[in-house]
Amino acid sequence: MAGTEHRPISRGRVAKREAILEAAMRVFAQDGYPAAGIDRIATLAGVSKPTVYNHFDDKESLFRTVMRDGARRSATKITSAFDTRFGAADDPAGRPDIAEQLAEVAFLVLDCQLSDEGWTLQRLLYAEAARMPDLYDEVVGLGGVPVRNALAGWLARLANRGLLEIEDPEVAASQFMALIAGDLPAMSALGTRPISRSALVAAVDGGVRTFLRAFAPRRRSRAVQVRPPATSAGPSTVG
Amino acid sequence: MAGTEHRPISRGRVAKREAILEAAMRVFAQDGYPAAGIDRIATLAGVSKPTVYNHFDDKESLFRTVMRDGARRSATKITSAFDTRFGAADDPAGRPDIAEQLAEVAFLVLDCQLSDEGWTLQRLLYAEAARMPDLYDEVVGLGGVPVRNALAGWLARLANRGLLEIEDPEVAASQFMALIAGDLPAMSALGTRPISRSALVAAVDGGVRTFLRAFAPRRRSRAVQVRPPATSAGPSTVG
DNA sequence: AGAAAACTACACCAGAGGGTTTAGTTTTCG
DNA sequence: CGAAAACTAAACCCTCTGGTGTAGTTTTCT
Repeated sequence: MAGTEHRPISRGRVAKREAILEAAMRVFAQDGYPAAGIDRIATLAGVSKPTVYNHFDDKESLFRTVMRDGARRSATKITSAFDTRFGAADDPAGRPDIAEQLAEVAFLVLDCQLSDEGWTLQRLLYAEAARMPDLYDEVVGLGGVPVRNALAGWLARLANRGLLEIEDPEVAASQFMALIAGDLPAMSALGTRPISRSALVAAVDGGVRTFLRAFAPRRRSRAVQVRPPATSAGPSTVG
Repeated sequence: MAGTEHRPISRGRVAKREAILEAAMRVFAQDGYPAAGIDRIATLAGVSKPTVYNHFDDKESLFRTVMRDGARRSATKITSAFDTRFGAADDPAGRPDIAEQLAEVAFLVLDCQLSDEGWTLQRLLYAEAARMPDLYDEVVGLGGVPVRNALAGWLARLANRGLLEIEDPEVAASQFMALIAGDLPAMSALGTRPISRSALVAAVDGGVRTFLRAFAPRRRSRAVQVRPPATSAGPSTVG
């Protein structure tokens, strides 16, 4: 019925496929899955409608591919950035301040999660989760799980160095993400309106502060000051 | 253009209106706003299609009413339960254990937020937020804000009694809700599959524990043990 | 009782959207 | 070059759906 590649030989025209996928992402983002029209997708992609059906079995297959690709792209984007900055070779003890590192990680995660594509994926996933439960599982497995695992591993290393007091790194990772996200979804109206950089900084600051109050070693807790890393360019929803 | 009551005199037939709204909620929940059909809503409500249009201007007006009513109902349900249990007349210092109180509040909030109606509202809101930003604001103002305010007020009272160390009750309330919700949305696939009661208890337990580690007074922190209150009947997604 | 309002069943319209077909053109590759 | 594959434009089919009109029936209020 539906293999990932239903055309046995797909030579040459990869560019069209990419164009279709990108246009589909945009139209789905704007109109939602049910209201999105193949005609509009085809037009936006600069392609005729039958060509769309030449690349994808049907509308749902196209949608699933868009979601899968997006989740994969988001996850690799964030995990790779995470690895180059806080990879296993990195020694957390050599860093100046834990709060600063946590804040940097927070901005790393949020810059991806709060990007246009991240929001779009979340909204579409929410909208269709009830009708496509398997797609939900797939996207979470591709997008959410790897990120949390990377974060949990890093937190565990911090804990091993005695820089944090963490019992269950998985739980701590979830809670860290929950804390730094906080009210941002509500404030940005699920990504449909821009959020000020200062609000973002405040959210991260508050989340990191609370996280440290909970997980810092019990001795003296020094004051926490957070500032956004200059390296991370803000996504378009974060002006 | 569109008043809340476009029929100047609406006598008598309130039952039909209720039936339509309830049927609409169900059909919207199942099919999503764009794919839902007025015909199906009318049939499910035991009403003819023109009657639907006699009560509501158009499909979007019906949808907005459904969302507004749902948000209001959810909010009053939770705030009233909260007030009767932890109202301003209540003296938090007279209670046995703060962890237990926090857990009780957590179950109160989650039982509402994770109910079928709560999930439905969230999914529909997510799905249409991009197309109806004003509806988003309205629903958040009706549903989310009052709950957070009630929670923040209660936390502030706890802090005044010296039972918690909280700088900003609003932030603490947000973080509390974020912590106790945690992975539950992902685990229940946004409410589309049941969640075990033990998982719910574990989530609340972890959230409350971390919250207390962050906000309990700095002196000795006694061990935290959480158990669900027997009074709160689990919603259907929480078996 | 009687009038007004609400409701019902049913037919109807117009538009849109998924998906296919046809016939002809361009690209690719051996 | 020449054939296979991919692409295009356009028309087409079919179903669904939002929304309306008509004509007759029930409810409700005075």
